[in-house]
Amino acid sequence: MATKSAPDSTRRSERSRHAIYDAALELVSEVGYSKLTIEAIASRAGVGKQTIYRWWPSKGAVLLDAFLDLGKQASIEASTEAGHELEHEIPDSGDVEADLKYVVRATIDELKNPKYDAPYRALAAEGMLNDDIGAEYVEKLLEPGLQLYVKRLRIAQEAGQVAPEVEPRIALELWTGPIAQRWLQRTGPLTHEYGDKLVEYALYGIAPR
Amino acid sequence: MATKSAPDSTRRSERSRHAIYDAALELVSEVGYSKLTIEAIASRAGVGKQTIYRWWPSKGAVLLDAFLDLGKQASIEASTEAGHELEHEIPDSGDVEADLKYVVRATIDELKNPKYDAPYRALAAEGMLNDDIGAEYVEKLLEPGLQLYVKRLRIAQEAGQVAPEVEPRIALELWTGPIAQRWLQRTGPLTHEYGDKLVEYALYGIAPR
Amino acid sequence: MATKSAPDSTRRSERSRHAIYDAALELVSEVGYSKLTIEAIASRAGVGKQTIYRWWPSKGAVLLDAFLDLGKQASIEASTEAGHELEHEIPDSGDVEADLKYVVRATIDELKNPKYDAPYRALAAEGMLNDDIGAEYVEKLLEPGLQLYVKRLRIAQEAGQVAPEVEPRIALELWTGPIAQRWLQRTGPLTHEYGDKLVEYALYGIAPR
Amino acid sequence: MATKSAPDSTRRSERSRHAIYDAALELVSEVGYSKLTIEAIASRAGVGKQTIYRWWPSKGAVLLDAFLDLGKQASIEASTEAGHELEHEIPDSGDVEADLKYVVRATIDELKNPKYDAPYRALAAEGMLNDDIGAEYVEKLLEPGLQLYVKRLRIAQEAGQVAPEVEPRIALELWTGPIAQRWLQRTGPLTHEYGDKLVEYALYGIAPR
DNA sequence: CAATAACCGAGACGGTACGTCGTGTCTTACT
DNA sequence: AGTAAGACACGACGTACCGTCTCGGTTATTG
Repeated sequence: MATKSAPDSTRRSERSRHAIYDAALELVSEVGYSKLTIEAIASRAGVGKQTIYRWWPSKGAVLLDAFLDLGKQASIEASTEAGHELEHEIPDSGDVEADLKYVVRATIDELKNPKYDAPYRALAAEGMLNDDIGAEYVEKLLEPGLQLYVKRLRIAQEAGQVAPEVEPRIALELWTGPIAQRWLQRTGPLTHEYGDKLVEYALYGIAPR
Repeated sequence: MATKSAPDSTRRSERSRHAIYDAALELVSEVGYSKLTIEAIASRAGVGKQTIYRWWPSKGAVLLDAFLDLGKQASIEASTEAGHELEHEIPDSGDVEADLKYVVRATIDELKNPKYDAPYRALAAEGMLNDDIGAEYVEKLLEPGLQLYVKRLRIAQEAGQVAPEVEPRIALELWTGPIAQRWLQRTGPLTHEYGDKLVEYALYGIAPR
Repeated sequence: MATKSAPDSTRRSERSRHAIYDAALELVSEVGYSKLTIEAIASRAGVGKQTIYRWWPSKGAVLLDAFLDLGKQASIEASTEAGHELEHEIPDSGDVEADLKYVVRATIDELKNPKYDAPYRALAAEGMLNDDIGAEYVEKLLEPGLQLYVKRLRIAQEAGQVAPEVEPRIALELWTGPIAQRWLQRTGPLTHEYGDKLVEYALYGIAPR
Repeated sequence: MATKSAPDSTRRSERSRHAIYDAALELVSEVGYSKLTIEAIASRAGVGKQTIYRWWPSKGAVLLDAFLDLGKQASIEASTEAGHELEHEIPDSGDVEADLKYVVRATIDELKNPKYDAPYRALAAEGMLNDDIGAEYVEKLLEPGLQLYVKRLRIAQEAGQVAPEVEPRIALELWTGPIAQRWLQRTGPLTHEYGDKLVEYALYGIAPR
């Protein structure tokens, strides 16, 4: 006995869906996440409130989907245009240090892109208080990026550039953790030099060799 | 031209202040930060709403002060009771690795203490979206703890256990960043073993020696 | 440029409207007009505050409509039940004095009816301080009743029972004014005998004949 | 056992008292009675709130005293300056009609004086809802004026200009009632001509002679 | 090829909380 | 002891959104 029949997604309006994504992303940048409201999204998107409530349980879920869609959009553009490897593969030049520094610098640039900053930060914050959002945030947004490091570190281990007993999934946090903290909590400047140093310290340790 | 004259803090009711702190901390644990309301705090504290609005601009600011007060309370108890003054000094046994692991384990335990978890996590999340809260959060809560590591690392450098060219304020993030990320974003289990590994990787690097 | 588009009155809830009227009339009798609050009306009516603010600008306006509705209700009952339609016609027995006395006595009785007294008095008082309420009060409640006297006095003039040069709209105030004052300002007892005397004085003057 | 000892009026500050009167009268004209607040009076008068609460139970009581004081002031000026009879005596020229018309016209002028209108109207309205204010309003403000008519009508009765069986206290309401109603409820224009007609109708009746 | 069901825009509804204002009481420091 | 000042507990204000609920008006199958 289905008390609340699920909506029929085949009849869903793609037009409305994208208008909602656009409105959500615009508004979160304009007014901030805490002043973002479902009513404002609906109004800006020219959509009834019910159309939002029918498909998403909360403003966080809307924003998460909007941001995921944004990423999909970007990666379509990237793959048709040019060097599509970013986000899909970490380069393998044979020099781990150089490759890691390259990706870390690219990540830092992206985090500072004002187009992504507001919604991404909002999702990170929301994810800390709301387990549902948090789990999806980690699974869909964070972990895929981290797994690229795992892959690259495994290659480095095979090449003898990283010690075999090291656990890649932990090792990568030596730089992703600090970057995330500086970005989210603003505990210090987030620069390329900072990224480089993290990679160096992580690779060679802070104890004298 | 002062349009809104500041209240006279000499006539402030300490009774009300502490009732507000208690109520805020209780409620954030009970219902969560996003369902925490000024009205509920006022009601639980047996206080008028205006008394809250007179002294704080937002629920985040109340909670921050409440948590700060909680810390002050705890450190008074600690210093009068025993002499181990955690939070005030990192032990110096001569063995950096052991000392760091000790403090990291203690930090992990504290983060998992349900008494601190809810408010602390809420403040971290709020601080990401609200610059005022964020700045005070970092300055009053985060940075003092991090500076203890700076101090200890400087001693280690003098003792030749940490390379002289390493910048302590960055080095400490090799473990505090990952811990913060695992705690806040739940990207993985936060255990003593994990902490130990971070310290080891950070000290000796992940590249083979 | 309509900044605040008017609500769509076709979708208005009649259920809520009448619950609000009932609550307002009950409460004004129970606690008095100055302690009457929109919140209490909403709560008693089982209605959101916004539903009141959507349709009325103030508690006075609510009460005015409630009272107007009460009158409409009463006159529907009256016209379906008996045929004496008080409020719609002053009897014409051929004897002005008797007819006026009859209506004046009925008016006095009605003013003392506890069901009407509290709201009616409140509206009169509010109307004195608030021009919007005052104008509608006079137009919808007061003037229609007074016009019945105008009509009856014109008939009396044609019958030669009232001097032709007399202005009926002023003449009627000779008794309605005093009654209103005794009722509202409690300057003296409001009895049938008092009403009779007013009619007599007004008709024949206080100078000796 | 006196739980709330009455304040010692011998030590009362006359300075404050008059500042409060002035503030109350100014404010009621500026913002209207319903937006008149004790706090605003205290602030404008440069007085502590407690000083008002110590001596008066409500804003209505303050305004009533303020208005009574205003009248006392005016009558002192009048008596020292010029024809001090207004308010203290109705002229007796031997011609009742002329004398009544004179006083009625003066009353109408006074009611339209913007200095008196706002507070007087406010007191009338408040008096309808609040019995304490109402009783004092009638006793101190209204009735003394009406008694002057009683006095003058008695003289007229002795002179044979008013029928002996007429009750003066009721007769005077034939014109004071209508004037009060037109003034308070704005049911029509309040002019000298209107006042004259009321007096004529009252004296000679509206029935043909 | 109607009819009939789902989504859709719109927005009224019962609620909750907001942040502000005023109440009447109380306390403090001054005169 | 009265006073200016103003913090306090309290209650109501009028507003903003919440999430649910109709209400017509398009689609888009399906009997």
